[in-house]
Amino acid sequence: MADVAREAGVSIATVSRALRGRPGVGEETSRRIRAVAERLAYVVSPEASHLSRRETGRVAVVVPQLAPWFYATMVGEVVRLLRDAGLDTLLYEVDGPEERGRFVEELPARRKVDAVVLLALPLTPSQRDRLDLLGVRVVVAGGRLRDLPHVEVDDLAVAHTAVDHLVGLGHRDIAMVRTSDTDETPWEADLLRSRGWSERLRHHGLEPREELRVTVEIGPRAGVEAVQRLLALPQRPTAVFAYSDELAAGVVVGAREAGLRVPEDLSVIGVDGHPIAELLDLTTVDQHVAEQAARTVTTVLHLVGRTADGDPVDPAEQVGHAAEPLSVVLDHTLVVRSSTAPPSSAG
Amino acid sequence: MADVAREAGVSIATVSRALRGRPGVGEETSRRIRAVAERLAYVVSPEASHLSRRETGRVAVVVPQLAPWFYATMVGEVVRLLRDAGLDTLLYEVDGPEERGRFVEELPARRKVDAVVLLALPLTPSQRDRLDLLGVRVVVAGGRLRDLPHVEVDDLAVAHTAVDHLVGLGHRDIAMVRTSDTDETPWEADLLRSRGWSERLRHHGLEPREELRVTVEIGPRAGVEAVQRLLALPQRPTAVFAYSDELAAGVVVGAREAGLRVPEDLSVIGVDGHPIAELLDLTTVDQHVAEQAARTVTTVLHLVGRTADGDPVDPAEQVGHAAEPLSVVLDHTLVVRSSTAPPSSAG
DNA sequence: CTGAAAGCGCTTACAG
DNA sequence: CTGAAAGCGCTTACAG
Repeated sequence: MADVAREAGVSIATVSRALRGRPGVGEETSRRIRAVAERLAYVVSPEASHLSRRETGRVAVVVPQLAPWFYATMVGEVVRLLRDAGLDTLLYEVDGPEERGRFVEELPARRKVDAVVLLALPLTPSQRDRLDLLGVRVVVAGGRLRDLPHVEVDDLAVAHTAVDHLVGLGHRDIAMVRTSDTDETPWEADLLRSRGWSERLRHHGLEPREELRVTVEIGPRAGVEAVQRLLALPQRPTAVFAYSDELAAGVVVGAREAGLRVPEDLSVIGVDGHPIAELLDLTTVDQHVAEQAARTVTTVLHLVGRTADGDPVDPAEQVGHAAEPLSVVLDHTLVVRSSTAPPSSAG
Repeated sequence: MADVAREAGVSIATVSRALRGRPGVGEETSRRIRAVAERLAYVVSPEASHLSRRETGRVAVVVPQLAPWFYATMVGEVVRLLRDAGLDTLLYEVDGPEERGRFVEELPARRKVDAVVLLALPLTPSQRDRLDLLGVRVVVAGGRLRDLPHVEVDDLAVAHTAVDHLVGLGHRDIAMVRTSDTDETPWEADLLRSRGWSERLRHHGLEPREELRVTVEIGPRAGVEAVQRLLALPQRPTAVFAYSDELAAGVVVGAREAGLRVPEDLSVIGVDGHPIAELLDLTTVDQHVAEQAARTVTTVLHLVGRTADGDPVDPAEQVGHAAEPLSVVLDHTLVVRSSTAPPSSAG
């Protein structure tokens, strides 16, 4: 910056103002400064700028995993929208209970960001409390945590929608295939969808049979394994509600490997709106991931006082906004395709 | 830091040394300082530290998209390994030609990182040249760019492996299903696998028929569309080599929708080692993504002079290392499953 | 409209 | 082993 100032024949204070677009710099002076900066291919040092301004221009996004479709899609969207607002994204992947423990212990994001987004991150109660040490705004997406601002779908209602669809088709023996992390940390979405399954069956006067609720470890063949277990039961289900589309896909493949037809012999419904559901023509409950990402970013921008274009919000105005609810529960949509139909025995 | 210094009764210089573990601080003094820092829940400001040390402790990872399996898996691994080495990851998603143009124009990562990793990023020649303005080390993964250090598989050889497998089974009418970005930017992996297909067919004395090379736009049903086009041909192929496992999965689904059996009526082979290949029992060429990620991180650490544990490398030693080749071409592996078999007409 | 100066929170030769 | 001081590269009241 000193170089630019010298070349332009002004002080570094003026260069700083001109480059930041602050008022109080002559039209002509400003133009000259910009021209010099351009010619020298100069860009302001973010480190120094942040040190002075006491903000980082960064937000941390923390995910348990990145490869599963939900996370990859959410993160991709969030990163893009934050960038549009002029914010950089620091990504942390904390897989498994030990790494999560280490993360909240060390808090590597501390003092490095203006806000952090926790994406469907299972935390134990004691881990949740350490979050306060972050010293920055926290937004929870894909779940809720304490009283922190959150963006989510209502997983109980998601399960109700799926069960209603199957019951409406005439199914009475409806299984639930759920997944689980290996540890004991409560995985919110899974717990709620599972609870929604049993709740809603009872609501329809059906008793949820425990042997119809199978839990499998995540993996490419998880759904296949689940359906194998279900088909070994004396009283087989005629329909399956799977925690996710990936699991539902496995259930379909497993059913076909066992010689069953879908949907004639077994109806299958998943959750997500995953491309694999479109490929295999699976009925699903779409949870509108792109919109969840958009609302998450909106909340973040609100908390750090920026607009979607990256402009700072007028502090006076900001106070008014603060009254708005920061947490939001988004809608989901039933997408009926060819993997669900009335049970053949119901005709 | 001033607070800690006051509490511990020393200067901030000593606090800095103690906390960074630099030599020249008394055992006892150091212990006391650490205890105070702990009690005050103090952590060094990375901004200030970096400003002083002239390094950021960050690396940028740039991807065209995040949702596709290859990218999500690579990024997840890279982020984790960088974190183990004490480095943070700044993620940029630059989808489509305009965003890529904007990215190299604005270079948002400039002065924010110690190195940048370009992940299979298609760039035009003029865009490549602007990379020099980044002013930091660049590592290319999943492809190569100019003379920059790179980590990749040999996509020509990948195609050869796939074609050899099909020819070895007795196939002579072998189709290639490739994908494409919408713009004209050369997509290295696609071009090479496509070229490898025709090259290798000729090598086996077979003429690559252009109508057997179909290009589809990426999407969940891309493979389905491709196979529909192929089946409309007067002389149908007996085998398909698909650019990726996701595409191969679509081809299998499309073939079955058309009433064909896989592999009896159509053999299908993909590339990646994607979980969907395991789910559908597809033959594939595994490109060992986790290893590509590991080698990429190794290269980055080498360039920024760190060990995998995050320790700085002794500068003297580092010079010696610099002689090592920074670019590496990794092996791939043919994984034979049930989607490929001899053509039924070949019996 | 513009500049001199203090300050952001560290690190590291340089002296003791 | 420890401290005073300069410096990292900016930003922003405070004066003109």
